[in-house]
Amino acid sequence: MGTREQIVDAANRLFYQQGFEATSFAAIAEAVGISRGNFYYHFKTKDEILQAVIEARLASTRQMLAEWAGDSADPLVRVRRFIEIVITNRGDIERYGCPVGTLTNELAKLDHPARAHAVGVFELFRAWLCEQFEELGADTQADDLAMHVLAFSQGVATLSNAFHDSDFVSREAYRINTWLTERLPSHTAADGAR
Amino acid sequence: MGTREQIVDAANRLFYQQGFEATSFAAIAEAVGISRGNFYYHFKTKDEILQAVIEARLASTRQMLAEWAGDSADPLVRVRRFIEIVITNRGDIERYGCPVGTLTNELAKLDHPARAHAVGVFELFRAWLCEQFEELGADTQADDLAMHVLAFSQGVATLSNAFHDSDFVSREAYRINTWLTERLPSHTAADGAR
DNA sequence: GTCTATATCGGGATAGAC
DNA sequence: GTCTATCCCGATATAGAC
Repeated sequence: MGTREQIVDAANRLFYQQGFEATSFAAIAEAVGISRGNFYYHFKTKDEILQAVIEARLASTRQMLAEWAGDSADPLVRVRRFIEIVITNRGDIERYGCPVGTLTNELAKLDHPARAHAVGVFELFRAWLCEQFEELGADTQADDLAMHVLAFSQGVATLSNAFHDSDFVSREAYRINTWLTERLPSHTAADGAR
Repeated sequence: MGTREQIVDAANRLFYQQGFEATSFAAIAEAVGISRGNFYYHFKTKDEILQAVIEARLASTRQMLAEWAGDSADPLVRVRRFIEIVITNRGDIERYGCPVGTLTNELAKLDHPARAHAVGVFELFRAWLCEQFEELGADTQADDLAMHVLAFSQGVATLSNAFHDSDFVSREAYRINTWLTERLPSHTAADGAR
């Protein structure tokens, strides 16, 4: 892996764990194992590296969503796959929150020009979920349902981060899986919440 | 209003709008109209003023919840009063997010000792909502329902902040009000979602 | 209680040698 | 491409006059 990629990788992680503003160039350089001076050969400003981090997140999200689409032919299973994230990543979420929601909010408070770019990750999830609901036959309200599932993930992430309560996460995941089943009665009970 | 109170008031607002770390002493001093030097007569460190801000938020939250409790004898109406916040404060939420969720997450990322103190505001809402659900007869799962309503508020706040979509907020508020009615069928349809 | 002046530190950013 | 050395600025924090 080239130095530039290592920098983006370390910055990605540190921006998530410490926040964008709280992460210094020195911390990133140290994490990669290069000098601060070398840093500036790859990135001129802090905004440049933020942009690179956001692009990396957009790319990895696109890839993940494409993989999920390939994992199952059933859109309902795919939506459940999304819901699963809050369980799979509960450790990181308890410590740092959702990487998407926390970054977009920080950039909103900073009135940072890259805010809209960061919201793009949300837009990928939203559009992907919307497609799943459209395939499930919820044509007019597909986007509404997509936003509801997204809201679930953000509510769970914020409270899980505040209260450090894994059981709460499980209960909410179970609840929305049930909601999903009731909402789409065209599917059999075998697809129900687990 | 004394100088100290003015400082806490300005810091409270700026911490919300810009974030804790991004807010400098100079900005607070300027907002109040005093010099930076005078500032240190009232607060020795930034952590001291953070503590004062959190205490102010705890106090104002307690007062607000007490007022809500006095507004109606029906616990269901009181819960709906909580849900209304996301509508009433939608302008600020779109710009800055939820003051409670965004601060607790920022302090989590900073690994700041005051994090637990800030979570106290969430605990006030949680306990208050829990009481309402207990009065509604949901004894064993009252806290679960309280957390679900809290999660609603955080999910809506984060996405409203990202997408700047007021209609989404209204739809989600309507949705959880409906959920509330269906969840507690002991009440008449006249209490239903509006 | 409030001010000006100043110390000290860490951050982003640059210059230039290797 | 990577390094050391350095500049500049803004931030926290202190000292001391009024």
